[in-house]
Amino acid sequence: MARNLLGKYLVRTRGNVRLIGMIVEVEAYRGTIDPASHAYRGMTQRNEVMFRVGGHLYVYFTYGMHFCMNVVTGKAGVGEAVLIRAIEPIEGISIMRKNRGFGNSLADLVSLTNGPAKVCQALGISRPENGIDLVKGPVFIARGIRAPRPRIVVSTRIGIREGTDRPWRYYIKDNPWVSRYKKSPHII
DNA sequence: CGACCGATTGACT
DNA sequence: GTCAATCGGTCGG
Repeated sequence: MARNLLGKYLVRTRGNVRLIGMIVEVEAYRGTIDPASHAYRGMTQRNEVMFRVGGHLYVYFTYGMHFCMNVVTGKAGVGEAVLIRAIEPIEGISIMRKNRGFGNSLADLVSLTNGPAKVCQALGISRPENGIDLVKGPVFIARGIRAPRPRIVVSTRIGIREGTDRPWRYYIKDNPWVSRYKKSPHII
């Protein structure tokens, strides 16, 4: 599911505004079998959305100041989700820039959305969006048209202490918005 | 309760 | 490369 989300459009609507980014980097988090997952120790008030049936949006608050968003992918009660780590801006770039507190310089286009908390800030996603139904909106996934068969790179995940051996990070090769590169990726 | 710390970022050496 | 910011979730006593 993580791999399949690469190249898809992440769409966020708010009133008449539509913001779109192509998903270029993701990580899979696999419930109670994955020590790096918020769901590892079972359901709590915080991670409850992760345990819902696939198709919901799990948004969490971290480091006292950031939000990150996940697409819930498992059956009800399982606790699996895919973290959206980076998107390539497609539509609504000036609004994303404003949401990120940027000026109008084009130089910052990459840093607009090359990280999971940056994606949430650019798309205006925080607490109220936790638990959103991705079929109903106002956040949803659409088929991309920009990268028909993106070359996918696999690596280990970023910013975690446990589960670092598991190759569950996926990104589109050479895409400028990928958040960061690691030593031994594997191309599939 | 109190202590610890994080699926990060931005500023700085 | 290092490190502080900042605060809610989680866990031990």
